[in-house]
Amino acid sequence: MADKDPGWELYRSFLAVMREGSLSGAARSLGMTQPSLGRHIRELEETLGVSLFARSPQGLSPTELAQALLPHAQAMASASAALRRAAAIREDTMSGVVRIAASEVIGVEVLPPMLAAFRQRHPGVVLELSLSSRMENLLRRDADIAIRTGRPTQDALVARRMGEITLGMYAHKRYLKSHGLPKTLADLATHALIGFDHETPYVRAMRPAGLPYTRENFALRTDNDLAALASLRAGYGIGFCQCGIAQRDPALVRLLADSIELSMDTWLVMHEDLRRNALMRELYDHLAIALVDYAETASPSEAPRGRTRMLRGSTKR
Amino acid sequence: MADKDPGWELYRSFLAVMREGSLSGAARSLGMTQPSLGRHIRELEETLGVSLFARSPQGLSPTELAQALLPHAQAMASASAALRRAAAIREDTMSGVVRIAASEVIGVEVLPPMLAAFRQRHPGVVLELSLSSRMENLLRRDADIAIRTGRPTQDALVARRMGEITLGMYAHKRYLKSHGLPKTLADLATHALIGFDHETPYVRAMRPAGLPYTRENFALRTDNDLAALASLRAGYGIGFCQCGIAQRDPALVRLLADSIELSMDTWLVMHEDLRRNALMRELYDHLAIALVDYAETASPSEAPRGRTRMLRGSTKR
DNA sequence: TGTCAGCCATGCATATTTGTATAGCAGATC
DNA sequence: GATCTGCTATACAAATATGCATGGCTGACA
Repeated sequence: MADKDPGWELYRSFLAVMREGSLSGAARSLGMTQPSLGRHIRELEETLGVSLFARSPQGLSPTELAQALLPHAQAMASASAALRRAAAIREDTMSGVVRIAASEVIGVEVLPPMLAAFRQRHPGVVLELSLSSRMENLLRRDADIAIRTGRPTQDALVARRMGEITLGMYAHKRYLKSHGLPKTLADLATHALIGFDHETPYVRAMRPAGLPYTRENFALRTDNDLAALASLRAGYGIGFCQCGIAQRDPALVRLLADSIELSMDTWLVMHEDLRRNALMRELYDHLAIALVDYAETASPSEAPRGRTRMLRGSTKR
Repeated sequence: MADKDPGWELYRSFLAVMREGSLSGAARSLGMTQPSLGRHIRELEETLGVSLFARSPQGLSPTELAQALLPHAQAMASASAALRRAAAIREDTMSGVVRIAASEVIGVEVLPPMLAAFRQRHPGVVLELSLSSRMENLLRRDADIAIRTGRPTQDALVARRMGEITLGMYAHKRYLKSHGLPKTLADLATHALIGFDHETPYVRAMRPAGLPYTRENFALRTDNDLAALASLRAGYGIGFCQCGIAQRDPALVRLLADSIELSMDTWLVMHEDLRRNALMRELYDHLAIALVDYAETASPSEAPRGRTRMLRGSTKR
């Protein structure tokens, strides 16, 4: 019933306990001791007037309410981390830490050379890569700069369009040699397709209609895009791949280019209040140039004319 | 250079000093003492390795960097407040605190009866109204439920469309009696127009083109929508008003209804993770019903047919 | 110019928080 | 079933942060 603001430290302790699952673990993680953490949690429960954990000799198990409070505590942690990054940036020497969010494929296959070039120019900079299949929460400040697919509509964001990154169906020469070349869409059903495991909203938006490209037809199911790409390269079967990536490997063959093509509307995004920051701006511009270039490489300019596009993936909704 | 995480309490102290402008003021505001605050700030500066304030006998004046860090600290505060609200909600007794963000006009003219009805049904609930002309930051959790204009495109939000709230030009009978009735668009230029002071992006998007409705023509300039509305009611001159509000006052006369009409695409929004919350859901549904009803009232159904719409205000960009 | 009201900085006694050490409890292992 | 390992809870001493009192500074005002 006490209406006082709980010390913000308590939130950090709460977060650690949620993460580690026990007071002892949280204490280790924070460099504190278990009794301190225990007192923190108890104090937090008392000031909020709620029960957050069920104590047991196996650790603390969070209540339903604690689960509901978790995202808020995480938001605080994100903001705290963002503040520290912002404080660490030295514009005069162009050094500091910048956190970039992108998809795993982009982060692994596309970004590294761009980042290397930037780092070459600015040796004082430290980059953090936050790769995840689902969109990173730029609004929550989990990252400073993000590569998103789909036009961002949030205010307070500065966004620039990188162009359309196109996806096509590919297979390794080796696979095609032993399994033959699919000539029609219907042929695909008899091939070893590589595809998703769970049908996320993202997949649903991107998936071309009218194709035999459904979960039941897959010969390899995974939600890990990198594993899918690696399997494609290993000759496991047929799957989607960003054209810009596939083109770098002469052993990968584009299939049914006339009838199958997806494209992702790709944007580079950062917070408006980072715009005045010289280091940020430089990195932003650098990435913008490089990514636009990449998107153009991956565009269907070199492909045969008159192709029908099956679906323009616009990510969401 | 110390790479340790500053205690989160320090951020709170930082925020208070930024807000109050002095250690002493911050100490008063937090119920602490000035030396403590002083130590906090010093420790924060040391762990971050930066200078945040210039000390002076008149108080502390923030450095440029401190200004840059401010939004992050505010984000932490917002998240902290949201966490406390979430913790305060008791679903069994349907009590708790819910924070609603809306425009000033909606908050003053439209919401109160809706909120009163809800409160009647759930006496345990406490509502917070956060009214501002610019959009409240729902993403930063400054509010739990928001009424926004323009389709929200952020993921992790549950949004429902309330319809189009239409705006028309109105004047008080008294004004028209002494100044006459404008019959054409051009007539407006000779009248006492009530309009904005600064041309914000919002205004820019909403402003009908081809009208003599520009800053130079205004006889009363204000960015305060409520003051504009009050002046309209007081018979100062001609201005825009939500039709749903104007209709309640028989002394307000719609002008040039055939040729002037704006509409705001209005949405009710809340966070996805509040969806499971019974109290939240109930309030959300209650507001949805009431607002849809209001938007319909304010819609041009009762107006003459064949009117041309000048602009469909879509808020941003 | 003297006085007052605001502010920050510092020294010191006190309160609070932390860590250490220990006890107790549940489950896995031999 | 004895033992070992993980966990939490409690008592007490050490470390730390806090408040109080004070001094020094600047600007406003009579």
